[in-house]
Amino acid sequence: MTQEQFSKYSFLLDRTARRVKQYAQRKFKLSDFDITVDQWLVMKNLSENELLSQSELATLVFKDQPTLTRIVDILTKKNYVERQPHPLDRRSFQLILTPAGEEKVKALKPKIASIREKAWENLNESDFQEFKRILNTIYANLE
Amino acid sequence: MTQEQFSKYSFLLDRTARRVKQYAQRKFKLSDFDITVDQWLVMKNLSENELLSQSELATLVFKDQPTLTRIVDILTKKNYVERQPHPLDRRSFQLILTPAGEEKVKALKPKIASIREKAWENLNESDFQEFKRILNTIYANLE
DNA sequence: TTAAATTACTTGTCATACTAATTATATTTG
DNA sequence: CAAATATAATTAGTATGACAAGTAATTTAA
Repeated sequence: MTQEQFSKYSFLLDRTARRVKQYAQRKFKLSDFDITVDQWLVMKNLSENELLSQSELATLVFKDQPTLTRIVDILTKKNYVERQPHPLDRRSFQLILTPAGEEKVKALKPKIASIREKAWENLNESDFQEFKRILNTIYANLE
Repeated sequence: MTQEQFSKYSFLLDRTARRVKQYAQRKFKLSDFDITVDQWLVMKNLSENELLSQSELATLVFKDQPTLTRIVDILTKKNYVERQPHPLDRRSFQLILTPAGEEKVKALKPKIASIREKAWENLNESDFQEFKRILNTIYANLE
């Protein structure tokens, strides 16, 4: 493969990732979910894993700290998430979903799973395995 | 495959695409390239294809018009690109690289190809074909 | 041939991403 | 213990990305 090709693959990857996100975001908007795709990711991880600190959560969702701070700010304003002081470390917060946040996650979870499904039509189980293996290889190459 | 999995794959895709872009961007910065990854994409396409209008270029690089307008603004300020009035259509511009832009492309092209290569280590030709096929399938699913 | 629709581009707004710098607090170490 | 270092979170700055709305010019169609 020529070197030129590597840039083309990078472009293809970027383009596809953007399309997948955009597709989901449009559906979110059409159905008045009131949150973005990234806000959803944060809420879902919180629902599976409460009392995380912001940096732990950032690590989980692979976002950097400033980005996570802002998403948490927005979710706090929307009354889906709360920052509680950490009992032992005054630099840190423990994050929890509010009751409204819990309800939101419960209500949206199945809808979102079905939106996400669309991207993966016409692909079979072995495609998924291949795709995962390749994505993880790329990711590991750049650690 | 359970529905839950589809979200995981979407997440993996997003994460990997971001990592690839971030890796390239860091190298760009370390080597003082003076442009971003997306600005590079625009300049490269211009160098292969002059006299494009902004909307044609936007289509080529799969960005929307507002995004392209802003990238062209920045590249114009940096004196790498020029907007020329279209001879027949006063709504439109023809874009060209300035001499400085031409030089920049010539100088960076090989360096960038080699930066891009890193992501694709440990993958072989058939992986690339598979990967391309799957990405294009996903893209097409969401048209 | 002029009113309506379309096209090319721009502007504005909000959200995300990354970097660098800052503040407050904890931890380590000399 | 005090000083140096590290960590958690925030703030600020710049760029990209999506979307909506606006302007000017062109095309279409009544």
